Amino acid sequence: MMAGKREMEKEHGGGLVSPLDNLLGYCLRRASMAMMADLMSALTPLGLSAGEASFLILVGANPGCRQSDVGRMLEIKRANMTPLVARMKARALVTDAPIDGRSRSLTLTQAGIALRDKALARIGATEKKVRQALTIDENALLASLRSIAG
Amino acid sequence: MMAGKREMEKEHGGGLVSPLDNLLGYCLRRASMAMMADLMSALTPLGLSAGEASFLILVGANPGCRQSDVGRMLEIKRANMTPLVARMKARALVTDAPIDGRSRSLTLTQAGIALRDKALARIGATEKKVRQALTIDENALLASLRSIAG
DNA sequence: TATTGTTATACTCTATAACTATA
DNA sequence: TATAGTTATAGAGTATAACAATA
Repeated sequence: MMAGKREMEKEHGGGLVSPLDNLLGYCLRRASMAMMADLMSALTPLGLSAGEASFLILVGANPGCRQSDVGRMLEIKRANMTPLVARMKARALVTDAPIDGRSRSLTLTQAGIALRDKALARIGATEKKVRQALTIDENALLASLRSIAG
Repeated sequence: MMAGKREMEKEHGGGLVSPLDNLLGYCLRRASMAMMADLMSALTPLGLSAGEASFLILVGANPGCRQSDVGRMLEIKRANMTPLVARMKARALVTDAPIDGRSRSLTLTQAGIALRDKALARIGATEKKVRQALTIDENALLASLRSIAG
């Protein structure tokens, strides 16, 4: 009487008890993975991974930024930034220039800006669907997630 | 006047503008990664990865469950379940038995139950710290995350 | 002496395909 | 014909170490 029977529910295993559903870390990971899968579907037609899209968005908002700062912000190690930047340069989405003898600055090209805008539109559409299903305030959720991220 | 200056803030890059901080997918991923890193620190002393811990928790709550159901619930592919189960068996944390000619049932041993309990205690301690920093209701957050996970 | 960028390499997690056996 | 489990392998993402050049 008090709890509905939940007929026709999606089965993800033989009716197993799920203590994991009460664990914040587990639910965070599952939500993140589901969201990333949706984003990947949205971005694949543009030839972008989620990491590449975030790179374009960050560099696009900060023309002339340092490669090392981008890596720090995205938590991408220097050794992994090199091939990422190389891919973006090979597609003429970004240009780089020396700042001093060891640092390089990054700036989106016109093509990079155009592709970033397409990516942002697709990401926005993906997020819109999720937001509509939310039962709590989106900004409160974002604030909580940022506080967890530290 | 209205917004504090946020002096002494943590620098994660040369003062770059961060449009990513308003994207749900990005914040979800960052929060998930931070939480997983904390969990890993808590579980490594037990010789467990996050995936192994969730395996022990799920099997522990469902003695005699099918290996295939565990895989479906944890979204681990069959091909990847085999070595996981083998590791847990090699440590005598789980036993398996044939259900029929093709399915196998999984049950925690006493050692498996003991280790799961240690893992749950450490996970609980990790989550407690995060919950105390939350500005929204934890159950509301869990519900939102589950709805995003689908 | 610390930082930037690069190269090469290794490790983990996940994904795919092929195969056997069984329901 | 679909499912369960196994095996082998491939891929993406990330991590480490060593190096040269520069601040």
